[in-house]
Amino acid sequence: MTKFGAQLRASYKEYLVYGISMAMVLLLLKMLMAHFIVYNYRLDFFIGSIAIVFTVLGIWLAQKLVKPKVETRIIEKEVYIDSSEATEINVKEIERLGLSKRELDVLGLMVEGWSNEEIAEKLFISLSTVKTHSSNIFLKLDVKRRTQAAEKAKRLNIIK
Amino acid sequence: MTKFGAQLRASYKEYLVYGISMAMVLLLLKMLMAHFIVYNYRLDFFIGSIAIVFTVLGIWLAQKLVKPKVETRIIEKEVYIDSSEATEINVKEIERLGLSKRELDVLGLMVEGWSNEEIAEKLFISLSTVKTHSSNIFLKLDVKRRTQAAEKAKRLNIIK
DNA sequence: TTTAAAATCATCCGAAAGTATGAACGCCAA
DNA sequence: TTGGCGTTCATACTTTCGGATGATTTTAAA
Repeated sequence: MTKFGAQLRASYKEYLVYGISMAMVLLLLKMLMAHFIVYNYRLDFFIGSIAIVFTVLGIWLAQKLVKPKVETRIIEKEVYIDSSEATEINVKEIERLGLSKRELDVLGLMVEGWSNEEIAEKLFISLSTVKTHSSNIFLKLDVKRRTQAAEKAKRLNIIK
Repeated sequence: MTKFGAQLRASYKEYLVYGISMAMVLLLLKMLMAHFIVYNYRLDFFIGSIAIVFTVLGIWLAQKLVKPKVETRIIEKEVYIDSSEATEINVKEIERLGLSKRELDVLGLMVEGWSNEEIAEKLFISLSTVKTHSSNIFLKLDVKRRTQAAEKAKRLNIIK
């Protein structure tokens, strides 16, 4: 396993939420301690509770910070035996059309038949973003519908 | 959203390590408390420390449980295909799926990216009929959307 | 450090797609 | 001649798509 190889993404929103959560939990504990007696025989329990709470918070934090799965786009070019120069066309086409990495992700899933919502889930982005991407894809591919985009994408070999 | 739910992987080792770590940290804290005085004015600091420690542990746990990330890159893979068998229509599949003539007509246009209305015009039938056909097609192909139908149709070579 | 492109997200609204149900008609084989 | 199948059509309803617009945040490059 690649241990801590997972990339972290800085986002102060998450840090802020974590900080606030931590502060609130500490406050809550403080209040609890004001009402209940915390002697030695209860400290174990308290520390245990705190440990669990912050473990959960840590897990949550990590989940938030870990960069969501990055798509691996493998472009399989169908090379027919008679034509050998069809090799470089794909990348050229992609560049010519100006399709970005993320747009290719969306396009790939689109071609596979996934709905916008499913694509959003798979790429860990919102439905809105998928729509934005797909709209841009349609513009760049000069098509009107996702089905046409799929057809053209396959025809131009710009996807798997 | 259930984003990260699917990414977790059960691993007893990690749980074990976590449990042992937790126990050891608790023990350490207990020992520290035995040597140093923990009065009210120090409790904040202690709880804070515990919080941090277990947050880190939580993060570590999460990192361990989350599936390793995938590299992002575009790979060009050449797939040599015999052009003669690539264009062969799979009649057996069509019969197995029970697709009728008219359904094949609709499916063909569907794969090409035409809308239901356009298909209706091309086949000189009403939009309703196209919808009926496409619904039946989805049932027979066991898919939910036209894009999936297109993908499956191409994969099974039951069109064009 | 500034800038530009890429990626993200939201909302509103109309269009297209898809579901469910019912029905009519012709063809053909049992 | 009847029942099944394919084809056609309709209405009503729900869901998904797609366009338009505006915005913030990241990332990469200059």
